[in-house]
Amino acid sequence: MGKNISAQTIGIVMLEIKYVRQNLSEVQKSLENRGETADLETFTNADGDRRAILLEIEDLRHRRNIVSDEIAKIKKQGKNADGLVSEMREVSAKIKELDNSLAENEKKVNEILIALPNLPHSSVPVGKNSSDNRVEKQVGKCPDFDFTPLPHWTLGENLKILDFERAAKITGARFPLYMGAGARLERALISFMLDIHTTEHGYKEVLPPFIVNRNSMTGTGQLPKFEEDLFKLEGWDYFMIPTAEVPVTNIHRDEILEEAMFPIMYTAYTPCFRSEAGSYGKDTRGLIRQHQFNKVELVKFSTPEDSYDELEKLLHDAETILKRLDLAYQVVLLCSGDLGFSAAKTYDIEIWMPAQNVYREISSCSNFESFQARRANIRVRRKGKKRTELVHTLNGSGLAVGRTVAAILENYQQADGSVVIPEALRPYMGNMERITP
RNA sequence: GGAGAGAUGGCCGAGCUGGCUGAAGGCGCUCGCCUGCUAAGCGAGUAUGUGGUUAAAGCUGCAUCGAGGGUUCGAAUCCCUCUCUCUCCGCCA
Repeated sequence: MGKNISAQTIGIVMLEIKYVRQNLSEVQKSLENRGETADLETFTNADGDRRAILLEIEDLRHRRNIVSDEIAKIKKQGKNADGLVSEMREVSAKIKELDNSLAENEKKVNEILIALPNLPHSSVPVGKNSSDNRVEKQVGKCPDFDFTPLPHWTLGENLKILDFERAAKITGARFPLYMGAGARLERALISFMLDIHTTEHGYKEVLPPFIVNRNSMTGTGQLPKFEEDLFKLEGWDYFMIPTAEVPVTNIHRDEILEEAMFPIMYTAYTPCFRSEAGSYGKDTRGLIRQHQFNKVELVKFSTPEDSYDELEKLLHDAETILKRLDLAYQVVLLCSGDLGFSAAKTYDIEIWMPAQNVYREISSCSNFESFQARRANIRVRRKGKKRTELVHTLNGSGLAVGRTVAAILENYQQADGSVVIPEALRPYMGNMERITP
């Protein structure tokens, strides 16, 4: 039957091909706002050729289908159909030939489409980089110290709860080793976050695989563009997850969901693995930028009309954790140039880190609209409607656990070098009130 | 790791000596009828993607029976490769 056509293969793209075709200049402009470029001219040409060829192929196939039936009938009557057979032999050869050039054009089209980032939502400010992000609000009070606050890595080492030296021996740079109360603190935070999201916010807890296949990575947009950011298993086409977003969003890959199920809300704790390619020399100390870190993730599947409401709720759910821990933070709306590849709109939550005197990202909450759903083929069937629709997917950290530990250490440190445990967390720490050397 | 079996529509399950089979049958579901209520019964409909046409319903082309490739005028059916599932043995947390 020759090549599998376009429908399926072309379907695996981020932006809808039809939309790109019909809104070239708008797509172009969105790309510029993101600081991206794409060869849309090549796209237009290849796409045009592709469609023309496809039309011809379908025509030929139509004819072959009909004639093949005739041949069957003729043969059934015991008559000779050699003429038609040899004619169809040629038709089939022609189809095969066209299939090849179709595949070529398809490949070109696909390569361009799959590398196109999502279009920013209209509420996203246009800007070049993180300096153009908009601070939406600041919450909580940054602590005043009557001494010079220490960075968390110094605190952690002094308290013997973080041991970067031995971690480097065991593995290498950028891996964490928590000891004693530090390990307990990490585990307490995971439980604390999961409990709040499941019992108060209505998320269903899932524990997914930490290693996924190529299709899953492509579905959420990590592949094919960002393979160098991932750890890949040697000898396997498997990857360590950089975030729970990947396995959890892919739970419903290639599924048609019922409208009544929405919104679907999952929360998952997983470790996350990132190669951090290109970040040499950045955040070399402490828990901020590790190859392995823990995160509690929030993932939502929404109907298109509700997804932006769901984004606000998601942001709220992530903020709740920081409020309970009584940590100061700000919410930042990312500008077009700082937006991630798959996202249409993103809020970052940034936590106050007193030792460095800066806010650091601790959560990133995004609406991907139909970008991931198109790649991962996740749809909804409306009540009474025949056609299916792509869902919208969202996710956000709720929260990055290692960075939360870092924030607690720095914000709750005392003059004597001890660290007070936030009250909300004490039940999870065996009622421990303070970590002392 | 060794030996075997399998992968079909929302589900179960035929077809697999190649040709009106996009796919029997059953279940489920939807709509209609009927019944005083419930249950049962009767009738019709019920995959996905993509293109054409239409105001729309609809009609219609092409593709899809795990994935990819091959043979053939024609493949769910034959051949090859891969993936996954199941059973038995081995090994192991």
